[in-house]
Amino acid sequence: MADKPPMTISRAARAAGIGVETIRFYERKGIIEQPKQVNSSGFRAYPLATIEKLQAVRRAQALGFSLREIRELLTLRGRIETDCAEVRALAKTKLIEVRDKVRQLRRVEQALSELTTACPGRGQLEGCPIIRSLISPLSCEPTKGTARPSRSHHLVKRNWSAL
Amino acid sequence: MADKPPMTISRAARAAGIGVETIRFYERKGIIEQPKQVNSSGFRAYPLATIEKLQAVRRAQALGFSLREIRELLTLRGRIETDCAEVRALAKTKLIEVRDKVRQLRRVEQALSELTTACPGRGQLEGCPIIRSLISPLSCEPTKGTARPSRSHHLVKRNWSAL
DNA sequence: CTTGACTCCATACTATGGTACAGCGATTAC
DNA sequence: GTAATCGCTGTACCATAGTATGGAGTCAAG
Repeated sequence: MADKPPMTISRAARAAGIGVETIRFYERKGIIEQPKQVNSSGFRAYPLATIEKLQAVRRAQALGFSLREIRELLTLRGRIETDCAEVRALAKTKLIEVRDKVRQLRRVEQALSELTTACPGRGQLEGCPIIRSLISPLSCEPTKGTARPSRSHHLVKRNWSAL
Repeated sequence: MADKPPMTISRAARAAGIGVETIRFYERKGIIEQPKQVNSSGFRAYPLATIEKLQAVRRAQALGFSLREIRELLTLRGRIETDCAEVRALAKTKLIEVRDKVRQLRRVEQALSELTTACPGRGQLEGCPIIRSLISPLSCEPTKGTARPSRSHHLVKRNWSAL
């Protein structure tokens, strides 16, 4: 029997269906741990557990989790004393986020749908309801008081209030 | 009558409800044009049309348009010979994108909903369906053939196939 | 024994949508 | 009159999720 070839980073990448650089990126981010050197000269061997983790990353991404959240999820999975409740709490928070996003997008969909329906689809821009909605959606009050320079910084991605 | 104060960049920002730095950012990106100097020493005066454009940017963002698309939209609006159809086409494309996103998110919502329902919410992780779904969603085939390093590069944001 | 493929490491670059700050000049408020 | 604020320019930085590249060393096949 031939001893199986070493699980190098490129083999691991292939197995997980991602790129080599992505694995290194995940290592830098602490999402997976970097295997200890094995191959005399610093070549690393990736254990099966790590490849399963990489696959878990992709599946968690498909569920809408960010890398930061996935790191937390994988950390929880690694502790013996973790209670199911902690994981469920993360999933539930994500579920609420996803539902919020769906609601926002449905409002956007509704607005776009109305605009494209109302637009005649030919002729000059003067009367185009789409362009008009950009200039003044309903009324154009000066947003009384001081301006809000929106110091949310990535907490709230976008101001949907204009809808 | 006091002559009205000059529409400086900070006044323009206040009027549009955004930050000064954001205006400069939009100028760099070519979304609004930088007004010519007026005030003897290089101070710019922002015409009303530019402030309306800034407000249009916010409303277009609320409709899901990216800055790149907004630039295109505003360019279209600026040409006399633009036909309504061009604008409508952009809006329709965006509508389709939004509907796709809603569909994807609804699948995610469904999956997360099932998982959080199935999860007992207490106890060890061994049987937690959420964790189990990350390890192996249904089956764990090796994705036959060569790996796809996914050279989509921001065309397709995420691999939802794992759902 | 050379060449090509692979590894490791660090750094830089992509895109998106801003935010912040340094340095300099001008302006304005007290 | 002097300080605080504002404007202008350029550059750097934030988060997110990677991708690319260069240099040095290694491994395996011909």
